[in-house]
Amino acid sequence: MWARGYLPITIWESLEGKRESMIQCNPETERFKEQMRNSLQRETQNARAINIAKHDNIYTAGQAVESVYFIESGKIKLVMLSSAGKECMLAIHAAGDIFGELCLSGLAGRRETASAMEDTVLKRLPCTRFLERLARDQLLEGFIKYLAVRIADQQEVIANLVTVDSEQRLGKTLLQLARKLGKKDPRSIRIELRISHEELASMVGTTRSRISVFMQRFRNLNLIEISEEHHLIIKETKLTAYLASIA
Amino acid sequence: MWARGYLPITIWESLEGKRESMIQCNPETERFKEQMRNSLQRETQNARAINIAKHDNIYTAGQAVESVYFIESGKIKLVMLSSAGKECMLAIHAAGDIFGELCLSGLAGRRETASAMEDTVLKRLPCTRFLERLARDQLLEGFIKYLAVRIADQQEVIANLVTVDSEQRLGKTLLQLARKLGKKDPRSIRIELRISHEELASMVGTTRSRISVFMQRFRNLNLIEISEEHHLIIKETKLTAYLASIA
DNA sequence: TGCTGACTGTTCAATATTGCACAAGGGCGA
DNA sequence: TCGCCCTTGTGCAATATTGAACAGTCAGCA
Repeated sequence: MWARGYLPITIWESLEGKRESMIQCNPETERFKEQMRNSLQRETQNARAINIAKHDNIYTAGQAVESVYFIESGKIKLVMLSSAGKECMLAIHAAGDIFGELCLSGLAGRRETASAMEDTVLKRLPCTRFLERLARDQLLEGFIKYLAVRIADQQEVIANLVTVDSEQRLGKTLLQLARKLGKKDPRSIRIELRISHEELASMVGTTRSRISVFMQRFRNLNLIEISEEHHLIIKETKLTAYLASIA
Repeated sequence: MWARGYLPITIWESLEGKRESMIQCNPETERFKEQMRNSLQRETQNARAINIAKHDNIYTAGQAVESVYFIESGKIKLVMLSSAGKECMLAIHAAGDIFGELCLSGLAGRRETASAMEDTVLKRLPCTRFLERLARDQLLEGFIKYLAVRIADQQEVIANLVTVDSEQRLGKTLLQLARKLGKKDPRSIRIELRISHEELASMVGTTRSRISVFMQRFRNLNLIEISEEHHLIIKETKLTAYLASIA
């Protein structure tokens, strides 16, 4: 497909960083994501990069839908608001991910708000061009597989919200985040991005005070740790074992 | 694409029934689903139909994954089990729907169990053949759109589980079910399929006793009704207005 | 036709969760 | 550097949810 040399070196750096940081994932999906990254980089290499400052929004719920975004560097969170104003954090995306792909659904407007958790560099791509590019590069089937994995993951999240208690859900959420965002650490997996208890609460579906108590408990049980740099260390095997034991 | 006369009359009847029963839906998605139905019927017209008796399983969690199923008639529910044995009902599928499509994800085994809520007739299609057929009929992009809608819907379910209380969730679930399964009724929308409170509880994420109380409340407020044939009548506008009022 | 098992409506005590409150602590910008 | 604001840890009373019980209904089946 595309030789490595074709891509701007800055991009390759971030992708290398991304690959190194992947702890555990469906290898087939990872392969597709890499192909997709290459394909999109080809498509957007002449496009202007978009710089988003920490805390700024990329789009908000209700806005008209037109584009898919590709993250060159930074972290983006997707948040949905209930009519009463309560927040639900759906996902955190990092360098090499795409988001906003639900514009492909043909639905009228964005349902969620995307905002930057740190300074972020994006490329934007109208969704028709996105699809054309995938089609040209023979990636439609790979993209279908990618979406199917997304649906399976969401199904699991739904089942967890319905069937298990909040301590268990917090544990599983931490494991997910570790696998998605974490880097290898001598102590297990390290998450450098700071995620507040409030944000965790809005992913797990409970209150901040409750998250605070559980995190404290996990820390006492030595399932997680806060490094001096304030990075969150998740001890994957221990935490997994603990969750199984209280199930 | 395919002229109407090509398809076996029995299938056309069920599809007509299906179309008549669609109360509200994304028209584009419906168009794609119809194209997909035609395409799959062509692919499976020589395949043996599979008869499933009420309450029997089509597949169970953990089984190896190979096929997509297409429903010719009947109703199928997808249920996920927690490690503690608690159930979560993910979806109910009816004539003209496909399910089991997560085998496209390439993941190892089924995550959920599919079982028949009434006697059901299915066609089975290995997932590679399914994809080949979609590709041949130029439906890959349509299928991507279909999956994107699914993801958007699941996102909404997740956000509801996280941000709103169980009465509200029950109301929204009833509306969803009505739109998916309901038929027009002078009183609004009629659901003929009997869904137990236990099943509703496992969709909404609460207990049976609670569902019972809320259903009673909805009935007293005249937002729903049970016909003499024991069909559930959902008064869409009234229920929607009520949910907005307690939000 | 009558039995039987599954479903519904309802109650209630035990338990879990929420939504405050307040006191530190730490990071970031002026 | 200082101060402010966001974040965290913790406690607690008010509230919501669970889970089990039990009686009454209903549908399907022998």
